[in-house]
Amino acid sequence: MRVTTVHEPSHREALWEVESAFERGDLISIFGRCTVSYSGRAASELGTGDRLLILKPDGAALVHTDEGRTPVNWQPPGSTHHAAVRDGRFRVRSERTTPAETLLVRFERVHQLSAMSITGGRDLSLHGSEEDLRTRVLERPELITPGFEPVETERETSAGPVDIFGVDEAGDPVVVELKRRRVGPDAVGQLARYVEAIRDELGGDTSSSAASVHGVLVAPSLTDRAADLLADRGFDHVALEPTADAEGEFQATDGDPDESE
Amino acid sequence: MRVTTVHEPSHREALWEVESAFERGDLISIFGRCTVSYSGRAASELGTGDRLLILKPDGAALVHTDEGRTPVNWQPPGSTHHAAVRDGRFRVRSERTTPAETLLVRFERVHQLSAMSITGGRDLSLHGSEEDLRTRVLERPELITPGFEPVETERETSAGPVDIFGVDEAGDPVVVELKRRRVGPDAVGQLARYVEAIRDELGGDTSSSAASVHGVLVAPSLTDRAADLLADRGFDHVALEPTADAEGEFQATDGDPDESE
DNA sequence: ACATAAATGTCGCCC
DNA sequence: GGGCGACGTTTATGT
Repeated sequence: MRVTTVHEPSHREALWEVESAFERGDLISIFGRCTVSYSGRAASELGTGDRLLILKPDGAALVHTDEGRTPVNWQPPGSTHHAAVRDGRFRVRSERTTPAETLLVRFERVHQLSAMSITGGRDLSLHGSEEDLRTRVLERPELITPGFEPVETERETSAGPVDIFGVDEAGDPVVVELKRRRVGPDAVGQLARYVEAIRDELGGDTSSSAASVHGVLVAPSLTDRAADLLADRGFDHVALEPTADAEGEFQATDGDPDESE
Repeated sequence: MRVTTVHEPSHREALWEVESAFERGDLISIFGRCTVSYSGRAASELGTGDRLLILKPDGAALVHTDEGRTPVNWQPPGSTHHAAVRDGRFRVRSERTTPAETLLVRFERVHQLSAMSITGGRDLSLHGSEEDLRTRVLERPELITPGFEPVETERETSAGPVDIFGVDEAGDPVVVELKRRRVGPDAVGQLARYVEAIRDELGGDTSSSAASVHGVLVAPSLTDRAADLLADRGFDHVALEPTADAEGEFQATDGDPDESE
């Protein structure tokens, strides 16, 4: 671990520090007065103001203002950063290809520049995702419908992969779409596409076998419109949270985020 | 503008600096060795490692590692930050409600802590969005179909709002869905939902009037599967970029991101 | 590289 | 505050 910081550096000093940091593979943080130009999938301009620019060794670049979770401008990992002094300004340019995109940050003044060596410690363990919901359903298939038997996960169709494909008590095909959170009309549309594809695949022109394909949307809850659309299509909703304890919400073990500060 | 920075502060010093910065409404940057716990819509744990924590005066919190555009953990704007020293560690807790979420960052060591006053300079001008595409279509409706006449934008249906609703040469209703970039099956599903809703609305049970409702997907390009689905539904594709110059790609004016560094 | 869908998505708009 | 869809979405995964 190492931190190098300079305050109000000249542009030349800033350039030297940044290039050294590039070579070391450091994460760089630059706070200063700048303009930002972006051109690529879209194009944008940002007038003069104080911002925080973060340059990561993996090629990511983030321009943050004092507001928002989302950077006002950015470049994804895999980009290449270059720094230069030109027209009396300290510049950082970040470029990538496929798609061709360029981010240009022009500092008229650098208030602070820091370079830090960070590596590793990226292994996040996350719970409550759609995968947890799938696991839950596969462990207790009867939650979907009595006698439900999963046959395949991520089953390919002409309209995309079905989360869980199986058969019910009567032997009818069942298409299950999983969502970790409350859903709107889009999720019903997604399920409809899959059911349609399976019907085409199995039924051909036999309408009876087409009708036998069931659609089930598994989600904690639905919006009104989603419920209407689901009913129109003749599909079912099964109310399930990704984790069993999602309603419990009581834990006070030491080391927990819920303990007092 | 003002920057306050401390290196390797004691936990007490860090606490004092952070609380002062909270009061001033500064943006705070903390680089140190920490663990991170998150609990809310999902839950996560992150073991010990060096990370960069950014606390914004609007309540946003970002935990960044050396990789990725996306923070490894975060809290959206509107959260409230608290700092404390406890169990020999400097802690920052960020909480919010609806949904109830907590982020807890526990530093065993703070390498550097900076507080900066940033305000304003957030007015980004962006070009090439879906709105530009809509403007383009409304200015030249014949791009959709000969004689196409827009009637309403954001027209409400039971399945959601239609981007552009209009009539063609023959007086048939036309549902137009706009996408600023290459699209997949989901966009076809979206268009299908809208067309279905309009057909229900206008046609009722008269199949002839239902069939007269046309669906048009406006996008630069389609994936194969999207094209298949579109053909199945009998909808049309109109190839359009959000901006007319999107294919030109030649500009070398000074001040442009495309100029040399 | 492209396609497909999840995400603690976030963000903005409108009800 | 919830519903709805866009986003320079990003990210992961499969082909």
